[in-house]
Amino acid sequence: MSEQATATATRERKAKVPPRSPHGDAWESLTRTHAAIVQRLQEMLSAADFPPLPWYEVLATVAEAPEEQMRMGDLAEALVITRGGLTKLVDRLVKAGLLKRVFCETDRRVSYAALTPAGRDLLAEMRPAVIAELEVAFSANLSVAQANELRQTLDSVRGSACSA
Amino acid sequence: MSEQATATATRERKAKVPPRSPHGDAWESLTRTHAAIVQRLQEMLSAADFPPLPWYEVLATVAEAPEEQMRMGDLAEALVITRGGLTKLVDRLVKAGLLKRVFCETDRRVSYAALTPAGRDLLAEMRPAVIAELEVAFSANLSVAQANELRQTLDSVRGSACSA
DNA sequence: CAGAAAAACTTGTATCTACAACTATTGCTT
DNA sequence: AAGCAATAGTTGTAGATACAAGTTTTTCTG
Repeated sequence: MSEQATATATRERKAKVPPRSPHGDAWESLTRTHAAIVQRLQEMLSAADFPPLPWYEVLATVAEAPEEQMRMGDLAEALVITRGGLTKLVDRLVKAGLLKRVFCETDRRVSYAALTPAGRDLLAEMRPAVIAELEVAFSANLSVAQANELRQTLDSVRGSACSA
Repeated sequence: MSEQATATATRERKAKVPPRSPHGDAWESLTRTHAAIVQRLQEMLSAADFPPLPWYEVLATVAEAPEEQMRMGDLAEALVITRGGLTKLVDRLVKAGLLKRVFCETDRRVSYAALTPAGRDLLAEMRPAVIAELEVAFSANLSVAQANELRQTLDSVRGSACSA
C-alpha cells in the first residue's frame, strides 16, 4: 500500500499532499477574513490616533462585566490570551490611566481589572469608530439577519472548540 | 434601595458608552472563535513536535500556487501579514530547508518563495493533523453544507473588507 | 535619454506575546 | 493543625511582528 503510494508520489509529486477539506476551507476563510478585518481596524485606529486594537478589546470586555471589573484570569480567558500576557497588557492600560487594579478582600490571590472614568470615556469614543468600520466591512455583504446567523454559527463552533 | 440607586448609577454611567450592534457582535464572535481555534491548533502542533501554525500557513499557501512557488509580495498579501514580517518568516523556513528563494530572471526586484521537497513532505505530514483538529472543532456543530455556507459568507465579507 | 518616481524586497529597531519559572495565598487530607 | 497540592497572579527571557527607513531595480516623463 505504501509502496504503491510512494511509487505514485514519485511520478506525481503533488499527490503526496493530502487534499483540502470543506472544514479546512472554512477555516482558511475564517482566518483570512479575521486577519483582513483586524488589519482594517488597526489602520483606522492608528489613523485616528487611538490606542491599538487589544486595548479596545480589553476595555470593551471589562465594560460588559458586572461593576465594570473582572478577575484577571477570567479576562485572560475571555480574550483568549495567556495570563502572563494579560498582566503586562493591563500594566500598560493602568499606566495610561484607563484601568485600575482592585484587590479582592476575601481572597488575596485574586485581583481585578476595573474600568476608570478615563477608560470608560475612551471606550465611548472608540466604540462608534470601531462599529462604523465593521459596518462598512460587513454591511456591504451581510444583512443584520445574516450577521446574527453568522454569530450563532461561530458561537456554537467556539463552544465545542473550547470544551474539548 | 441602595441596590436601586446603584443600578441607576450603573445604568447612567454605561449610557455614555454606545450600545453594541449586530455586526459588532458578529465580529466579537468571529475574533474569539478564531482565537480559540488558533489556540487549539497550536497546542496540538506543539504536542506533536510540529512547527508553529504560521509555518503551516506559509507551506499550505505556497503549495497551492502554480509551480509551488509564489512572489513574496503576493504571499504576504495572501497571508495578510506585512512584507517585512514575511521576509523574516521565510528566512526561518529557508534556514529549516522547507523553502528556497528563487530569483526572477526578467525582473530582478522580485523573488519567489518556493517549496522544497522537505517542505512538501512536512506539509503532507502536517495537513492531516491540522484537518483532524479542525474536524473535531467544527464537525460537532457544523455539517459540511453549513461549513460551505460559512465559507461563502466569510469570503464575501473579506471581499468587501479588502477592496475598501 | 537622463533623472525623478514607483515598486519589490530587506533590514534595523522597538514593542508585544508566549512560555516557563517563581511567589503568595488558599484548599485539602489525614 | 501541619504539610502538601492546587490556584491566582507576576516576572524574566526569548522569539516573533509591525513600522519605518534603506537598497536595488524598473518605469515613467519631460
